[in-house]
Amino acid sequence: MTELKIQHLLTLSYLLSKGAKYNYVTITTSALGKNIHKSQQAASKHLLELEQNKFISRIISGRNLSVKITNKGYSEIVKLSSMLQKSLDSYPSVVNLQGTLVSGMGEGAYYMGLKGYTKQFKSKIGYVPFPGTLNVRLDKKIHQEAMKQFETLDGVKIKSFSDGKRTYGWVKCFSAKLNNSIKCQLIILERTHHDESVIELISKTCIRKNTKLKDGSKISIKIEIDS
Amino acid sequence: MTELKIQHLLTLSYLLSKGAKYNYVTITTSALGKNIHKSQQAASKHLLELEQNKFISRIISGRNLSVKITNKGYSEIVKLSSMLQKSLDSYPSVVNLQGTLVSGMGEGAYYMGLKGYTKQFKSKIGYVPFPGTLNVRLDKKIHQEAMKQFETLDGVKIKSFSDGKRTYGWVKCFSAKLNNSIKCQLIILERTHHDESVIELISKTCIRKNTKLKDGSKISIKIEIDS
DNA sequence: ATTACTAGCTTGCGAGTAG
DNA sequence: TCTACTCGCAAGCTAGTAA
Repeated sequence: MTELKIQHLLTLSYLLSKGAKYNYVTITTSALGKNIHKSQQAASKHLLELEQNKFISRIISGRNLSVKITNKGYSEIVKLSSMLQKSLDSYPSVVNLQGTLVSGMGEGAYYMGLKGYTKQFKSKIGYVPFPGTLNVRLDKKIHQEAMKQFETLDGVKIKSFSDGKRTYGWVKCFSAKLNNSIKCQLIILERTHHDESVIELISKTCIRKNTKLKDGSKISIKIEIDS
Repeated sequence: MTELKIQHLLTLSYLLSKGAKYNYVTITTSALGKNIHKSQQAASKHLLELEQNKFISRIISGRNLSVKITNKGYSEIVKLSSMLQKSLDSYPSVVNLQGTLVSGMGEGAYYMGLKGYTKQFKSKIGYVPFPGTLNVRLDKKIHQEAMKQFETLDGVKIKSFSDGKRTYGWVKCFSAKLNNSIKCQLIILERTHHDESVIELISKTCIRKNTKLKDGSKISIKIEIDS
């Protein structure tokens, strides 16, 4: 049994939309050609091949060419379409990162403890994070590159604020899971302090204390993407 | 802007299902080749071309090849998939027939008036049909051929019955509209009396009386297909 | 083991054109 | 007009193979 050639898909789809599931629809090959962005000759050949493989049946009377999709042809469209639909409906919406636990410079603790932030954290992510951030260095290029997409993803936005002396930039939060178990947030800062291969995580409690993780430990992080 | 080549669709779909919307997924070209039923070399070329046209981005480190779908690439899949989905969701489910009104041999009146049928008509199509059938000859081959599909379509089934002397075959009914206005039923008989180019219609009242249709009148019939 | 080059075959396509 | 043929070029693919 010959498979449906992928380049015939558009032709079948066009015929279907013209009602060729239940009727012999009368068409011209040049109209079909225009629709599938091919020449009249190519369209003619498509129909001949489709007929040969029993995906359509053709009736010619005089100048008129009429075409109807067979059950076999229809089920091929359905098959392909649902395969595509399935991969669109259920592709993994998770960013997987791997890296190594490293030391920050303690500034995370300072910033995360500011009232202007903590108030928002409480209401927007549901808890006041432990004052301090967990820094993870992404060792592989694929993970560093994957981070770039967070620039355009939304996440939960913690607004910038000012204490009169200076302003503190916004923070974007993304729900994450560390080593498949510990709930935390990946945070993206408006003003980043270190190079792009290091990411920062916050969580309710002090992860370093509650686990045996220390500098140099290998870490995996999964970040859920909503949209 | 170069369009997505249709033959790259399966590749993109495969990458998507592997999570390449949000991650650089590490794959081998031979695994991809197997999946899309092409050679390793073809798979390699697909990826090169997809990268060239910015549908994916590639990262190579050592032997490992990692790939992520770009926003442009993703939107192309969505575009194609939804086009296909649309033509599947909303193609016309109507059989259009055209023909000429002809005379039957009066037998329709006899059969349609039998109690064994009328009782079922009343409950299954909601009315007792005028005793008599309207015969329409399908002049064009495309309409005659289109009729063949009713053999495998279900419709409303009027069961066969016996009056002790003989049995009367089943009748399948399909909701139809004559000349875009008159509600009627196309009936398919277990035992057909005339040649296949003539179809029979029944309706609540006598169509010939209520319209100016007579033998030779051109008729159009639309039959709704449910499934 | 990889990826991706080259060569060569096959398929797909468009131009021209017959019927 | 229409379909669909032939021809010739381009694209797509596989096999072989280098790195």
